[in-house]
Amino acid sequence: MVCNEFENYVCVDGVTDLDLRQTLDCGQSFRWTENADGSFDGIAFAKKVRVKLAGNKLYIENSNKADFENIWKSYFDFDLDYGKIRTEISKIHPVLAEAAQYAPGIRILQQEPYEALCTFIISQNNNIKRIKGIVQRLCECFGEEISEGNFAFPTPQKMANLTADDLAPLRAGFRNRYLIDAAQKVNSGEVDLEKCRTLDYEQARKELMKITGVGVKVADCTLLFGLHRIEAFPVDVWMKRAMAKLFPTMTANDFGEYAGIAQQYIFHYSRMHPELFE
DNA sequence: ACCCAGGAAATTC
DNA sequence: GAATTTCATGGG
Repeated sequence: MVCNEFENYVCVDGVTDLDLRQTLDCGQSFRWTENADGSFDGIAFAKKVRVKLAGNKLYIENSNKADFENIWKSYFDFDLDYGKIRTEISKIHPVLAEAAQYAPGIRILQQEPYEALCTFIISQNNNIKRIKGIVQRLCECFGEEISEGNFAFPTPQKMANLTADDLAPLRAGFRNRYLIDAAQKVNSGEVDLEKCRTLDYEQARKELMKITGVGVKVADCTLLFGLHRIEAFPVDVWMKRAMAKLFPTMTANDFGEYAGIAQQYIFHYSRMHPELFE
């Protein structure tokens, strides 16, 4: 993989196993929007970029080589060989092999841990379209304006000083107090997100579940999409249906060390084939 | 009006 | 303790 820097963008050559829509619009991140030409605009780590894929070249506009090395290389999880992993996990079950084949361009993003925590608190009993709206308003109201009309995800320090009523403009309903509790516990250090990268998995779960509004599923999503614990296997309503219908004899433990990647293949495959569950 | 949405807390049995 | 209800909000 080679990254060449130009005036206001970089070109990353040698990119494989990446489809922007499959990766950025598959319900793991809520801050990317697709443009008419297939490029995506998004903000992560307080940087606004436009990404565009052409063959094996990924163009990142409004960026530079340093940001690629420090942010985007890991954000897109380029250190993992997804082709190899797909081959490996396809041996587990023929239906998983089909799901993986269906969207081989899915990658697990390495998002900001606190953002992943908050967005999946917001996700509970909610739909992806409305989640995006709430997240957008959260950033506009309380995030730093990094450029004209573009806002970073708010910090826990900032949110820890708010009340649930301050979040009323988000229209997040009962989730407001959960967000405040998350901000306060992360800000005070009572919950240590970084420690969850290396803790025993069950302990990491428990650490996150100290937060009111964080149960097993939100903890698993935070661990998978924010802390790169790719053994995580979040089970939401879609995954419950998929497991019952497609993998009736299996449990999360049967999907191995890359269970999180398998989960994303299955989640996406199920959402694209709702007729399977009628 | 009714049901559901990348669930979890609160209540009831 | 396990099963059920409630929690805001918006779209179909």
